[in-house]
Amino acid sequence: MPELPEVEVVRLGLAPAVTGATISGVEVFDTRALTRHGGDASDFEARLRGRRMLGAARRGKFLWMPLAPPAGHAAGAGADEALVAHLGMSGQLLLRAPGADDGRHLRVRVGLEHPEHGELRVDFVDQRTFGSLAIDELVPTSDGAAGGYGAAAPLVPSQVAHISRDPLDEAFDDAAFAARLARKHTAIKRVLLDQTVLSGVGNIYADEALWAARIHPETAASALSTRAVGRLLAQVRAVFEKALVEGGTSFDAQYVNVNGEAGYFAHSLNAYGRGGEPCPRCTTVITRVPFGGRSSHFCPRCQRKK
DNA sequence: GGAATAACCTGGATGC
DNA sequence: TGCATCCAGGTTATTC
Repeated sequence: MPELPEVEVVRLGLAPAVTGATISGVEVFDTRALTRHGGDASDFEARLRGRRMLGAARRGKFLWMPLAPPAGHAAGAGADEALVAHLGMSGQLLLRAPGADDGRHLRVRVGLEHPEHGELRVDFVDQRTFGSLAIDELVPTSDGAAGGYGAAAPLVPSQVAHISRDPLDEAFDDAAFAARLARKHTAIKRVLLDQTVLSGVGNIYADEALWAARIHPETAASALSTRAVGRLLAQVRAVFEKALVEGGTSFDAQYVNVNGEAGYFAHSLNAYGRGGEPCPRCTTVITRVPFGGRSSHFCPRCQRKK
């Protein structure tokens, strides 16, 4: 499932291929992939064709490619729009050669002409159709810092503006995060999944970070000490960084990088998906409990509820 | 305004 | 073998 590390792996793969590339063609095969786009498929195709991509940026699980203004606009003007992508649960952005097989679940195809790499294809493939692409205007960031990872300008797509920065972002404010936690009386896991508080964390990394920080997922956020909040943030960052090194977490081929390769972090999971197995730290059986229509995995001994 | 829940969606796994 | 049901989960709209 694409969470921050998986999206960052995709961004790192896309950046060299899309930066400086001109969009030569767009084909929408399934309009459900445009649920976040303000117009219809023909609008999407017409507004993209001929535009030049200026890079690849990310905040949390959102990815965007800033677009140079269309021909006819003032030369040298900066990007004011971006192609925004969210992978949802099963979305993939795949770099393919022009004649490559489409495979299954191809929703949108974007043809590129790159000055160095020549003709390329970016395919948006999505089995469960929770992911989407959209063209969105760029708006100034509220704190004046760069929009996100890989973004040079203090701009962010309007539909991403309400998302908090992620903990790997240099502009992430630890003190502000702790202050927000102190005002939240709901379960800490629910807060970790709230992208307006902290972005990039999904069910897998929430369970892993809480296990590493020895915090019970149902502990009220406001009940955490300053020390515990610091420990949790450190573990979120550590888990993200380790997953990045290992190429992300792949389950049943739902996540692959731009070249279609799976990540290896699933082998390093300590709690998520290990219900009924011994805790790697104390050998107590990992518990799996329903959590808001999903599952939480934790060690009842290492992560005691206070 | 904060918190909780339902809905969206597809395909693999499981049970009968 | 075939069918029905369950499960996975990110985001958003709705409800309380």
